Amino acid sequence: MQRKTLPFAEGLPDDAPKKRKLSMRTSSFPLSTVKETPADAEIVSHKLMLRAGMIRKLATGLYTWLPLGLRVLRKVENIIREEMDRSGAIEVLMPAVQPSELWRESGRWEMYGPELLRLQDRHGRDFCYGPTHEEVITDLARREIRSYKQLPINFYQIQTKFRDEVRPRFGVMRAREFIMKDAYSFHMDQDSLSETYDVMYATYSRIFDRLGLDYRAVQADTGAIGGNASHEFHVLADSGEDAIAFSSEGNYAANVELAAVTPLRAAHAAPGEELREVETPGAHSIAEVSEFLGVPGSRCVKTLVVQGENDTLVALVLRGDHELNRVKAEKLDGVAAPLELADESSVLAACGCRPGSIGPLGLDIPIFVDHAAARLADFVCGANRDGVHLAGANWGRDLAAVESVDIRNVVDGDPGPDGRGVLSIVRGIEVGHIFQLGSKYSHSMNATALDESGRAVEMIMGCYGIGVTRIVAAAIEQNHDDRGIVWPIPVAPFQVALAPISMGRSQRTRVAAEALYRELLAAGIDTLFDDRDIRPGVMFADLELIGIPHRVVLGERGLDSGTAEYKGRRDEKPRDIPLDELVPYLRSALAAN
RNA sequence: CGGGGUAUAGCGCAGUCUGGUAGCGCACCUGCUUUGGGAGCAGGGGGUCGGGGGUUCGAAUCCCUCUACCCCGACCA
Repeated sequence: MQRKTLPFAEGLPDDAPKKRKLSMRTSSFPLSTVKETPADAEIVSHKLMLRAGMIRKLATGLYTWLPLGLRVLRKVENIIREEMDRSGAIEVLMPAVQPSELWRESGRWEMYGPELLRLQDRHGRDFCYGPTHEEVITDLARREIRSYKQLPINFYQIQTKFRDEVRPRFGVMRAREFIMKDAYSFHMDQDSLSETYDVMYATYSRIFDRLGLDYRAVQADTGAIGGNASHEFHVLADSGEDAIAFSSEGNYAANVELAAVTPLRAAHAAPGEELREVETPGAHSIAEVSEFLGVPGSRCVKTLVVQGENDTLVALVLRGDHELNRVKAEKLDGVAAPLELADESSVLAACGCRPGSIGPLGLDIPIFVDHAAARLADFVCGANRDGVHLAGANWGRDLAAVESVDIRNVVDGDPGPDGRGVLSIVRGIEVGHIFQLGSKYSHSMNATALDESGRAVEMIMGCYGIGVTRIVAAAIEQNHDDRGIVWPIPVAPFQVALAPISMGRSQRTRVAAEALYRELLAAGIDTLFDDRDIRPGVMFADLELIGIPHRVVLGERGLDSGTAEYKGRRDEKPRDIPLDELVPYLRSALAAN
């Protein structure tokens, strides 16, 4: 058996021990690729990350990053770190494990729920594994910052978080343990916060530009963390879990959770039909009712009964083809948050029928009607008797006319804000989120600084997150083909793959490949030298699967004419490049990005 | 937490209905041949069939129980 040794310090000049060694030989760098797709992977990025040997699952929502995956992760981190530093933010590193006292102070020990992983130490004291770090950073700030002269300041860290997700899935896309870049800024006043918020908006845009991703910034709900202004950054991909609404006019873009429906001004049409009862045995959903009666869903009305405050019930009325928007519904007076559908028995008690036949006519509970449902004439709705619906129903004539509200999700073709343009809906992966927190945490945790008159004032905060590990998956969702990953150059694990043909047989090829590898090392080009003695087909398939952007093939064939063969990962065909022009050629290809 | 499903070699699977002492492909190891798009032949290693209990002369297979994982549904970077 051939004895192997570790390639100690190969490619590193002795006088530059601090420079990170980047290039590698496959004989010492485990590729761990697999041909068959693991059975439990659903989306492309998860499948490819497993097949390419970037990650391995340890348990639900927990992944080991293999050497290849880690290289990508580090490149993403470095770009984020460079741009955060450039923005004036200051890096810190806070503990992953946090004492419960701080969370009790902010009130979130009770509020956060089961997503917070709680631990006890040997003395029985409560801790959690941090899902986020507002409490810790606010505690740090109230200890370290005393004067307005120290403000504004923006602290950030790149660190492992844990959220005990209800349903982790899609590999690293929604894992329980993940790496996040989180930043928290502190200010004396709102103007200063707004200024930093704008800087972070610009910084995030630079980061996602540099990562080579197709993304959009969208207006977002402020959610559980609370606060004022908020934008999410989404990588556009059909597999995304979020829906984003865009206007064809202007720059409007918002998460569908938040996107407001612009009500039409026109009044509803005059009644044309008589109100009548129709038997609808077995038809419960709008799809079933509309099919059974031959009436489109857009001429039906659905009535959802949800929990109100203090054990009451509230009815929400929507057009049949529309979806309820949770965020909007929870903001209605009398509706309980979090939104919860009423169970069957309480519906039966309140409406006299089971879900599936509820209608607004004659209901004895508070009713909210969506704008679109309120505009219908001669519509179909439940009759509040099992198996019976009403047709030809009209507001004003059959039911009291109501003030309508916005409680539905916007859909493709809805008017844009201010009635200008038309909305379209695309899918996105949320990779970044910026918030203006205001004084939520500085108030509950009493974080103050002295102003110019020596008075203690609560600091105002902003917070800014990026899902670092998620970006790796999102980049793959957006950049792949049927052969594997197609990395954007800035995050590719290696820039260039050097693939000699049958080096084990051809001494000439071996000598040329070793020489070229040294040349690439010297040129500082991040190269994977595939020195395994394997068949070319296997080698090419591996290199394409792991997505190296540039490939250089050396073989007897080309050496006869003094050329190497170059092929970009997206190119149809290879081209021959004279050996002595290769490094400059690669340099310009890398610069062109 | 509710509903559905799976657990057999490192990976992907068959075998379970109808009990008879475990197999296929890939990967791995050895040898020979091959060598510009996932090679061929020959040989080889590797599994307490998720755990526990039961039925039986005999259990991967039947019964009970536990556990883990996957998929579908309820404000997440």
